Amino acid sequence: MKRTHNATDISSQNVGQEVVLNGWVNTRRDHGGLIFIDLRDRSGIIQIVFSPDVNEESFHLAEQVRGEYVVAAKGKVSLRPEETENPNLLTGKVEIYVEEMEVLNRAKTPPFYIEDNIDVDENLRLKYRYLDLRRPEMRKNLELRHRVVKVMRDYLDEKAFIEVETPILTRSTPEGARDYLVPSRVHPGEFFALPQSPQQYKQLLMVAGMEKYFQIARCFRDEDLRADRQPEFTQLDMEMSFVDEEDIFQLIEEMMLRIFKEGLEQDISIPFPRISYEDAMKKYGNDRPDLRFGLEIVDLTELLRDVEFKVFSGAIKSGGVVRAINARGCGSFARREIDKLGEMAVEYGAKGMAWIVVGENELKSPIIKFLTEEEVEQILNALEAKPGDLLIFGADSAETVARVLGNLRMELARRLNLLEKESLNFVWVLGFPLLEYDEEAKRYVADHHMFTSPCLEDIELLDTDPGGVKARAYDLVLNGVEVGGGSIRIHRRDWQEKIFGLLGLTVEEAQEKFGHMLEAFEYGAPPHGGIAFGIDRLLMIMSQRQSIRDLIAFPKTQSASCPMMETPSEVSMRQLRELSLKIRDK
RNA sequence: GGAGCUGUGGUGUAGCGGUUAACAUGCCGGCCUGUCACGCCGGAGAUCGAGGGUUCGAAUCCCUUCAGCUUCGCCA
Repeated sequence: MKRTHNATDISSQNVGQEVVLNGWVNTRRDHGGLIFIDLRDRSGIIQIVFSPDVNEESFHLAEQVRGEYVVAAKGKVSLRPEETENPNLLTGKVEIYVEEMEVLNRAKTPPFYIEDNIDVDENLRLKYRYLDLRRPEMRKNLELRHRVVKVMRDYLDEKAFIEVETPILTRSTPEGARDYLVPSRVHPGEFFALPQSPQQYKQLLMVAGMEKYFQIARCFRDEDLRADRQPEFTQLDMEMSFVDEEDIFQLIEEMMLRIFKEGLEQDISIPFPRISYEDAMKKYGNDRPDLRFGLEIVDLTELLRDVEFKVFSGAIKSGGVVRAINARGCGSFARREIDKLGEMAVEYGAKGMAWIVVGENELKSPIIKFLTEEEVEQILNALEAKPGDLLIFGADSAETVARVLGNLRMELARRLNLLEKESLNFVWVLGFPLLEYDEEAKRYVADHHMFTSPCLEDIELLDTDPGGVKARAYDLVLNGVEVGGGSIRIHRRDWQEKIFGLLGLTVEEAQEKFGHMLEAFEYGAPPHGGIAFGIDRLLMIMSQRQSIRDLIAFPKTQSASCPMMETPSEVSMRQLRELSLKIRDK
């Protein structure tokens, strides 16, 4: 019995028609003389009815059927009797009286309910992922993913982009994340690396004259996992020749508009606001600011430069800063809650956390006794403090204060319920530093990656103050999540060599590891730039999920394993021998 | 590598030094012709993640370990 309709294709339009449905038994309600089954297929649910008056044989078969049995059912579509319509079902006005049923396969009782909003150990869901994915919300996530990726392809196709696949077996490169390695059988002792991103290939495609490239690219990074980080994830990777930042912003904003319109039927407003890296760090303590709420960080360094209180003035004298957040309305926090915030501050690297509770007529604080009345007054003014507010201070290096207050700001937002899931707040972050000084390695490392072009006006600084050079890099941030990032690249050999030098690569090392890039730049490399989007993360926000695992059909657990396939796994001695590998004793 | 939370019938929880290990749901059997989380009656189902220790006695306290989740480091 082959299906003629999907469950939700059927409506009152089909009354009287004979149809065949294929699907799974969602639930069964046996009334003795009458049996109802909610039949589920990919489209949704419809009620089918078994009565001995209609067909004795299928009625008795329905008595045997259990949840998740796979069945085919043939019967006539009827309007439901009055008062028995179910407004919760798309097909709630109709039902099908089954004249013939076939059990296509039986099923064991599943280890968890096949329904939305279940509260089950995630390990179990992952072990039986094929059952987990039967749940409507998971199916919808994968459907959304399909739609969004299709919009991306359609949109970029319209814009004359060419989709090109690049190798999965590629070369290990220094810097960046830890590589996943694949041993070469043909070349004993040598390894491929799985790509962390198709960065070099896409630039070489620009040299090849593709002009506009994109790829739905799988990327691999062997680092510890998080709710929004998997060892393999998918990027929309793009690169264009003869463009500047504005071309890219415009292209992407229009694409996002389409993605949200066609993916969620939601209108977003473009262009997106922009913020400098510097402002983001100062006001939000973070290079991916969540602008869905205020609680901005206020700099008090100048104000407090000469105060007696050593925690403040001392931090400033040794080159640091003092900044504060006015947690509006948090003056009612119990001492314990404030102390908890202080503990968090310490976890994030602070030495402590000063605070002031602003009351109606008085201030409560362990620190005001170290400040003059006038200084306190100035602080309150700077923070626009009102009775009922809680003021939180950070005094340390600019970097530490930003990290501490940035994280406390997020924590306060969670406590005050300011993180509205439905609201969408895009922002471009611009003006990242090109290089960062790595204290441990005693050298500069690329903040974005080593092919990022410096801002032209900073070129001179490369020789005198490399740390002060800005990059032509940009991130797209959505609700505090970095969903995309890219840059205008270097396309000249001499500049690229200069950056390699600053990163501590010798001429020989640069030649050995990136000779192909340097050489390619000598054959008429066009100016180019691009961007890449974390598709999993974008979808996570679109579907209002807490983890990208819910948007990936078969994700890994936090320990980078798969309970269903039981990966990774050991391999045979023979395989190891072929690869010239030996497992070292632990 | 560090920190936190969790682990008890299939599932979700309760129990926190002496219980016949409780409840809900699911499962199995019976009854039921308008349910849609159907209802009613009955039943089965747990060596309390694993190992060790303390104790007359451990699901409960301690140590170790495993797994999951969150997070710091890490993630150009």
